[in-house]
Amino acid sequence: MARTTTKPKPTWRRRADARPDEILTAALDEFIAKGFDSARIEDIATNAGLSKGAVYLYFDSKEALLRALVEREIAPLVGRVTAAAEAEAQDPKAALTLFLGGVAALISNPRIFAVPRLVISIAARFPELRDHYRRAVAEPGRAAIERLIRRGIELGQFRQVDPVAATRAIIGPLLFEALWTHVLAGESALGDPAKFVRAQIDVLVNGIGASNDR
Amino acid sequence: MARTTTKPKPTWRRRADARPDEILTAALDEFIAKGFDSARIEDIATNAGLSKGAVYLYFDSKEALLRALVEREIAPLVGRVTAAAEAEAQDPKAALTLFLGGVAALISNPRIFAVPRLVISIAARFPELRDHYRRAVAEPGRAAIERLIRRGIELGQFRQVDPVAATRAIIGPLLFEALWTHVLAGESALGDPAKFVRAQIDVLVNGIGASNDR
Amino acid sequence: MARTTTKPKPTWRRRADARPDEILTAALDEFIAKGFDSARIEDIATNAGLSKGAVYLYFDSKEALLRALVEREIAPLVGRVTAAAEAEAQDPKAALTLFLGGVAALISNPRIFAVPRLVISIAARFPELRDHYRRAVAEPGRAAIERLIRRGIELGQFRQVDPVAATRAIIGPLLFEALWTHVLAGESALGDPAKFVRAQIDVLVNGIGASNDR
Amino acid sequence: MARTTTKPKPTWRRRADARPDEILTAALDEFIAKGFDSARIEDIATNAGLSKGAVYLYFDSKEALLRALVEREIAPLVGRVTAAAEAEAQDPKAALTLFLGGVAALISNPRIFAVPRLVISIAARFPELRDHYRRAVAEPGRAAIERLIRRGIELGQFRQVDPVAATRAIIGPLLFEALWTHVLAGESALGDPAKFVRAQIDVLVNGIGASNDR
DNA sequence: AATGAATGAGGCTTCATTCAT
DNA sequence: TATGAATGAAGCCTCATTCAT
Repeated sequence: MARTTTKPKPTWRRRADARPDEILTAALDEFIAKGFDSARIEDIATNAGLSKGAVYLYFDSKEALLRALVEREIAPLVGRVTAAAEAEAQDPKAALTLFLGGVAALISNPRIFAVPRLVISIAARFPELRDHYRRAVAEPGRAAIERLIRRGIELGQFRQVDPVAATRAIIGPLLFEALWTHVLAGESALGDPAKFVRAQIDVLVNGIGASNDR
Repeated sequence: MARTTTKPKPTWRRRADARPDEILTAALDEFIAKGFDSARIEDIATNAGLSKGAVYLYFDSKEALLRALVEREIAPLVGRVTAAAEAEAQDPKAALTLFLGGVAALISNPRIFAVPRLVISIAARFPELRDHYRRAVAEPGRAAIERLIRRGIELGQFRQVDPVAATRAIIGPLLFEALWTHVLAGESALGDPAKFVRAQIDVLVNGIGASNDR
Repeated sequence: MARTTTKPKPTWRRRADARPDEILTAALDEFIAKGFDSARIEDIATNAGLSKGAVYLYFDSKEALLRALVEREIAPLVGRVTAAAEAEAQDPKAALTLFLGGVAALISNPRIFAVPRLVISIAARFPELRDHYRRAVAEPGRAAIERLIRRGIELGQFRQVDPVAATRAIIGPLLFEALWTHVLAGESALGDPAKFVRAQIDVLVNGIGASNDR
Repeated sequence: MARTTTKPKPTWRRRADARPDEILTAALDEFIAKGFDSARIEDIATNAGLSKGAVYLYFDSKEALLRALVEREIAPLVGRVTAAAEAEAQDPKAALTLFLGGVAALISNPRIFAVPRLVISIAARFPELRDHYRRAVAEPGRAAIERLIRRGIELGQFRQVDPVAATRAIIGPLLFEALWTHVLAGESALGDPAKFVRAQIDVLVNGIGASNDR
């Protein structure tokens, strides 16, 4: 894909290699504003500064635009965030904080959460895209957290909890927050991400039960 | 669910009052199978046993069908589940178990989770419907849980946690499970709902931290 | 054209059953005027007195229109003409005259020859349609002539000629005339069909060789 | 066919003058494979070894390509074949055999018959091209045959037949054979051209009638 | 209460052609 | 001479919605 063939000359060439990204940016804008179905290729093209037909020089179809969006906008993030969490291998609790903070930051960005949101919207109609998203984004993310939990248990930082349930308890609240804010247009609690992370970590690590309940 | 089919009465009656429910059932089927946009009114009508035009005798538009679906299929559930949880007012922990179990049961039913899923899909395009869903379903549900948490704190069953974070910690995992299963077509962990609830409650109440971390 | 299926009531019903034929007529008009590719569904619809979309209530696609045209306009003619020729079973020479006259009459009608012409035009792109035409129209026609020749030989009316070559000698001139006139817009020799048939039969039956050549 | 590729000269030459022929060859290939409308200029260019835009350095439009094809591929053949027939001026019957054989050979070549076939396909849309073909190819060919017939009559080799009908009787079978084979994808009788010519000449010269019918 | 024929806006996609480099 | 990015007209087809019967 990386059309960085700008070996020849600086700006001489009709900056064709910048096009795909410009189009994707415009596509994301439209998808966010209108949803996948109501977004019009022509509007995307106009916002990207070209004509309808030009979009098809870079992407085969509307669906291909969405696929590319997943590929180039989200997939890289998975690696970045899980790598960060994994780096703190000897201190799972710290890694957890790192992870929650990282994802919270991403999720609070409407342009980023928009892609998962789109995937949810069209999952039924584009099973292939849905499966790709699950394999390339969701499953690796989930697995990274689960590993983190298991390591924490081994190291004695965490109790002998069910790793699957614990993983859900970590990711779920982030999902809830994102859907509440970006989908339902509800008031976000993410105004102060640091506070969000602290409060969620407290609940997560210490539980909500009164101490004598233990 | 509650199909008020007028079976009791003789067959000569036109069962006119059963029509709307039959149409909604058919609509939900189509929406589940194809998504809101790809579902065709004509198919819905056929599956409901009437003609395209007749649908418009009962519902003003495609959007109205979805609105009615929220209204008649989901909204009642909110009351039912929160009421159940509220009944156990003196034992918030038990209420929590009740709530999680109830919602887990609902959510494992694809026909029921389909509606929230649809709302997610079209939220951007139908802000009014989205707002209605938030006000009639999401917000009441969330508020009920938050109340439950606050009461638990007052009663000394729960720690002095952030009620908002705790609420997210309760609902989030359910959301995660539902999306994972019904949207991403991933493997569900809900095979045994009782086990799911137990594990999740354990994590939630006791936290994942090792006891000496407290 | 005149679908007289008006059994139910006079003009009461939105004459839906007359539609297909009206559309086909309009389609043929457009196809003749513009060719298959340049003909626009919308123009066909307008000429048939309905809207673009209505055409699709009766025909699945543009190709389907052409298919139906072959089916309803041409296929029946094959039977009619070959049957006429076959009726004169005891006098192959008379049958030949009958056949040539019948086909000459059909071919001189631009609306009728238009369909074979269309088939020629799109044969490469719609092999299925082409094959259907060959099997349903061309081959039966050719076979009928060949039978006629063989019978003539048996009856002693015709020489021991190659039936295949003779068949080509009968159909070829008709084809030539039709293409010349309707495709190349050349001057027709068909001004007087009777004369055309007489002259062609003379050449065909007696050959062009001087008698002493025999 | 006759690709005048400038192989002899060193490779450093741009062989600019060979380009048009290369393009036409590629164009014919595509036209044969896809038909005029479905053939894409870009594919033609690629097959000719240059870029889309370069085609327009040599030809003004897609239609011009077809025009040039008629001009350079077919028109010359007319002269060649009719000249051959004319050379045998003193023996019209021999000339006829020569002509039929020559045309049969040409026609059995799909790359050659493809052009008339294309003309048939687009005649309605490009009247100018159609007229040019008629004047430059069809009419001269037809006239040559008619002259041949008249001369044969004068020389006493042929009967006093209608020259127009006789001409149709000569060309028609060739047309039939070509259409049957190349357009309808039917089984060809041209496996053995010599036999084809012989049989057709027999029918043509001697007629199909039994001798006592004369 | 019901039908289903009809409408017509709307969108995706294709591709001949142009033109800056 | 040559490129290939870009244009934009054009057409097929879908489908929610209407309405005469």
